[in-house]
Amino acid sequence: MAQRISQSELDIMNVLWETSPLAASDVVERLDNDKDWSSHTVKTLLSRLVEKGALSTEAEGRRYLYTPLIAKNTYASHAAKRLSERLFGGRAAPLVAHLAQDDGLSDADIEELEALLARLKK
Amino acid sequence: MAQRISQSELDIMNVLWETSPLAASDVVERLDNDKDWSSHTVKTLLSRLVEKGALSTEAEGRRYLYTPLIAKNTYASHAAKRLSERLFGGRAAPLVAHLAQDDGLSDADIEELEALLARLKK
DNA sequence: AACTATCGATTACAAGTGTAGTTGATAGGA
DNA sequence: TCCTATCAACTACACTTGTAATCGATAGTT
Repeated sequence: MAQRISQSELDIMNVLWETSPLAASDVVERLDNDKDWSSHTVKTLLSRLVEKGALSTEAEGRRYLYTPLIAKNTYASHAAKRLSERLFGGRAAPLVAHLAQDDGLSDADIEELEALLARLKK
Repeated sequence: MAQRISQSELDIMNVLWETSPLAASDVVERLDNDKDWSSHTVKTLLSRLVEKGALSTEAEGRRYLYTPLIAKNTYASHAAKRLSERLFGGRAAPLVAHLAQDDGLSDADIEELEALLARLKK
């Protein structure tokens, strides 16, 4: 499934999961709000992600357009599973409990989850 | 809250979260099943955790006994929150959904979570 | 008293990560 | 046609992480 994606790299992936394909400069722009990276930094991260097989490139003129090769859902599932494995031997329930308690689920969230659980029970 | 705890360091923390205080050699023993680390490695990790403020030491003769300074629950909450922030802007529901779907909750888990959700709804 | 096993402390070193700068090519504007 | 802005490629460098080895002190054994 390709190698590990680091914290900073994940910020890049998030931009591309939202919109893609994008050129490096577009990614820089969309990050600008919160992150204060130089364009060099962003390009380095993009290259590393390509090396890792997390992004594909497509030439457009003399620049590249980047597209995620792994879906956000896939990544999220792996990450969630890894965390639950490392902390609770793979059992999801305790982690869910933590999330539910600490992150203040909205009523809508709660109902959505209840529906999900009902479906799983079958 | 002290600095980041790395993957390998977390393995050490898990041992001490289960039983503590323990001397370095005890930790090595309890890890032996799965991990194949030299005692040097374990000691390095213990030292780093002490530096990071994640463990406290108490001298017993000429060795140290190690005790976690952060509770597993605290760590789990932070880690879960960080993950949901990085992936879903802090919303817990999507991550819970991933966990619930992929990790195959048992019927008992599901009922426990339903009870938790019912409590949260109030 | 001498020897050995063990402890913590110190040092090692390659790979990964965060954060860039420099270089050489080139497209587009003056 | 020449200059400048911009692109990808390459290089940099300190810090963290994984995985140890060595060193000096000492408790326990002979």
